[in-house]
Amino acid sequence: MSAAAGAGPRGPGRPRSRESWSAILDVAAELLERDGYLKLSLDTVAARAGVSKRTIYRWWPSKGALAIEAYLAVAADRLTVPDTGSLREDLERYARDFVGLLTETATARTVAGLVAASFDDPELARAFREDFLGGRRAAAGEIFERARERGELRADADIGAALDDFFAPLWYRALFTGAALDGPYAADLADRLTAAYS
Amino acid sequence: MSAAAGAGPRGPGRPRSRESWSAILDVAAELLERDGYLKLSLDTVAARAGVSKRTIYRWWPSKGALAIEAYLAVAADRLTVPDTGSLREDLERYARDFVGLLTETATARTVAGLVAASFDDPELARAFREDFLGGRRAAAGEIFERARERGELRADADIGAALDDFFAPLWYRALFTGAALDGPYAADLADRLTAAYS
Amino acid sequence: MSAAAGAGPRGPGRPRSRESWSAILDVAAELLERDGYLKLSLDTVAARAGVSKRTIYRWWPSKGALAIEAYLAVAADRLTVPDTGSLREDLERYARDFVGLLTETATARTVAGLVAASFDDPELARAFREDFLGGRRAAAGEIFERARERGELRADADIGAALDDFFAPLWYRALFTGAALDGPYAADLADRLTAAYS
Amino acid sequence: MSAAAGAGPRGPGRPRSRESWSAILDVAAELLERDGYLKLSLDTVAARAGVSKRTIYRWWPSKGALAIEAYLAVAADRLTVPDTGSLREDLERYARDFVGLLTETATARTVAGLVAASFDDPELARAFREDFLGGRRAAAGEIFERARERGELRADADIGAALDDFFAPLWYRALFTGAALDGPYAADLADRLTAAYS
DNA sequence: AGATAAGCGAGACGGTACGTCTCGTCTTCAT
DNA sequence: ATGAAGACGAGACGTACCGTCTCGCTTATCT
Repeated sequence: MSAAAGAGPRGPGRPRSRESWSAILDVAAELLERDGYLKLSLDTVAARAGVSKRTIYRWWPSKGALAIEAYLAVAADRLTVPDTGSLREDLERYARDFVGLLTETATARTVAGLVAASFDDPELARAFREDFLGGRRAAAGEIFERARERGELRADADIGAALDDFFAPLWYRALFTGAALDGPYAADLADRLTAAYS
Repeated sequence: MSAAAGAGPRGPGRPRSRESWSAILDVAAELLERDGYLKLSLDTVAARAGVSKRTIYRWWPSKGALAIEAYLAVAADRLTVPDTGSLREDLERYARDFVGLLTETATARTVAGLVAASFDDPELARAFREDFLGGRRAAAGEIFERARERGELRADADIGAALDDFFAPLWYRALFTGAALDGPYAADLADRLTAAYS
Repeated sequence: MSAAAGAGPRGPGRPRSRESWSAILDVAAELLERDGYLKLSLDTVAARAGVSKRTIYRWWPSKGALAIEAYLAVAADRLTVPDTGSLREDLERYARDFVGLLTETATARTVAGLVAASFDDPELARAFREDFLGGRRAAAGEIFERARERGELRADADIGAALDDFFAPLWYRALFTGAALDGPYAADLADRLTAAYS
Repeated sequence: MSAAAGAGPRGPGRPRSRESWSAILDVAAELLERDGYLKLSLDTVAARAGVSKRTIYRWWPSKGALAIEAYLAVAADRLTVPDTGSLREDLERYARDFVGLLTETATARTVAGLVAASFDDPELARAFREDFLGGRRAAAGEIFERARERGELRADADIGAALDDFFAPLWYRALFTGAALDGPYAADLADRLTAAYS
C-alpha cells in the first residue's frame, strides 16, 4: 500500500487530506465494481469524489495503482485466514471465501484489467504481484505453514507449488473457462490439495 | 471465423476485396505483437492496411473480434498436435511448444487484453472461449483421447479436468506470477499429468 | 481566413460540416464578446457548439486563429468604407464607425488579448497582422486612395504614414489611456489628418 | 509601488522579509524578460525565489501587480529624462532611449500582456495606468514643460495631446505593425513633434 | 521572561483548461 | 453497392497554473 505508508514524522507543508484520500478510494472501489477496470475513468473518480485530478495523480502513479489500493481496501475484510486446526478444513473455508469473492463481486473483471494493464506498465506489474498476489499467497501460505507445524504436511511438500496448485485453477476458471465456481468445487479443490500434500 | 464465412450469391456491386481483408489481418497481427491488445488502435490498422475504418467495422464487430482472428491465423502454425504413441511424450512436446509460444511472442499480453475486454463484451467472450480456448483445448484433448484409445488412461480419468490441470498452471504463470516457463517446467508438468491420469 | 479558403475540388472523404463550422464561429464570437480573449476556453466553445474539441483543432491551429476568424466575421458588417467624395467626410465617418466598434463592443479587449498572444505564437502574429490589421488598413487606405485620385492629397503624401497616424491614436486610447473615444474625438482626428495630408 | 507603502506603526508579529521581497521581484523580472507576462507562472517564481506562493499573494494581489512592480524596478534605470536645453534634442534622446528599451528587451511583450490582463482586472488597470503609463508620461512631460518655460512651445500647445502624439505611434509600431523602431525613426518622430508644437 | 501574533517555506487542495488520442459512426466521391 | 478517405461527437488522458488553505517554525513586539 505504497502511498498510504507510514505517515511518520512529516516535514512542513499542508498535510495530506484524509477526506480526499478516503473519498477517492471509496469512489474508485464503487466505480470499479460497477464499470470494471478498463472503463474506470479518473476524470469520473475525481468528479464524484469532489477532488482535483491533480490530487489523484499526486498520490497514485496510475489508474492501476489506485485500483489495486482501492480494491484491496475493500477485499481485505472478505478474506480472513481460517485456523481450525485441520488443513483440509482450512483450505475448504478459504477456498469458499475466495470463490464467493470471485462470484459475488467484480473481482475477476478488475483483476483481468489489472493483469492486462500490467503488461504495459512494469511498476503496475510489480505492485500487482507484490501487493495483490503477494497478499493472497501470504494468507493462504499461513494455512500450509500451520499444517507443517502440526506435522500434517508430508516432508517434501513445497508450499510454493501448493499455492500455485491452489490459485491456478481458480483464476483459470474465473478468467478463462467461466466454469462453475461454487461450494462443491471449493470442497473438491481442498480435497485434491490435501491428498497431494499431506 | 464468422465474418469471413461463405460469401454466397451476392447481388450487384463491387465484390469484397480479398486484398483488403488479408491486409487488415496481417497488419493487426503485426501491431498486436508489437503494441499489445490494449494499445492496438483500429485507426492505425486502417491507415497501415490502406483500408477504411468503415471496412474493418463492416466485417468485424469489435477490436476484440479482429484481434482473435488475426491472432489465430498467426498462432495456428506454431502449435501442432504431436502423435508419438506416448502420452508422456505427447504432453511434453505440446507443453514445450506452448511454453515457447508464451515466451517468444506477445501471446500472453494479447490474451490478457482479450480476457479483460471480454468482461465488457459478451460476444467477444463467446468468440474468445469458442475460437481461442476451444481450439487449444480440442488440440490438447486429442492427445488424451488417443491415449485413452491406446488404453494408457486410467478408467475414471476425466479429460476435461485433465485439460484444466494442463492449462491452468501455464496461464497462471504467464499472466500472474511471471515464474519460469521453460523446457524443464514443461517436462515437469507432463510428468505430473501423466502420473495423475494414467 | 485560412481555414475557410477556397473549397475547390475536394477529394474523397466526408466534407467539413457547415453546421459545426458556423456553430463554432458563432459561439466563439459570443463568448469572445462576453468573456474576452484571455478567458475564452475552447472546452466551453466545444460544449456550447455541440462539437468535439477535436473538430475545433482540426480546423484552427490555436485559440487565437479561431478568435480572429470569429471576430472578423462579426465585425465585417460594422465597418463599411464610406465614399462621400470628400476626404474629410470619409475620414470622419470611418473614424466614427471605428470608435463605435471600440466603445460598444469588446473589440479592444479581444484585440489586446490577440496582441499579447501574438508574442508567443508567430503564426498568430502573422494572421493578426494580415487578416485583422491588414483588413482595416486596406479599408481605410481606400479612402486615401480615392482622395488621391480626386487630387485631394498633397503630392508627397505617404498613405502608409497617414494610416499609422489614423490608427495609432485610436488604439492608444483604446488600450492604454482609456481617454474618451467619441464623436467629437473622431471629428477632431479627421480634421487633423485632413490638414496634415491635403 | 502600492504594496511597499508606508509601513507605519506595526503591531506585534514578524516583520516582512526583505530578502524574500527582493528575491521575488528579481526572479519575476528575470522570468518576465524570458517568458513574457502571459507565460509567467507564480508557481515558478515562488520555486525559484525559494519562497512560498502564500508570501507572494500576501504582498501582491495578482500576477499583474507583481509584474508591474518587477518591471518598473528594472526599467527605471534605462529611461532618464534628458535636459539639453533643446526640445528637439531632448525629444530625440528620449525617443532613442525608449526605442532601445522596446527593441532590446521584452518590454513590448510584457506590456501587451499587462494591457490584456487589465481588461479583466480593474485594479490592475488602475495600477498599470498610474504607475506604468503615468511614470512614462510624467517623465516625457517634463521635457515639454521645460520647453514651455524656455518659451520654446507655441502658446496654445496642449502637452497632453503632445504626449499622446509621442507615445501612440511608438506603441502602435511595437504592438501592432512591427514596423521599424530605430534611431532614424526616433529622430523623425522628434522632428515631427517639434514642428507641430513649437 | 512569557505571551501573543504575524511572517515564512513547504506544499496540498479544488478547479479549470489545455492539446492529444481513440472509439465507433457517418458522409462523400470514385469505382 | 462497395470501398478509401476522412470528418464527426464523445469523452478520457496526464499536465499546468490559479488562488486558497494548512502546517510547523521563526521572529518580532507587548506585557
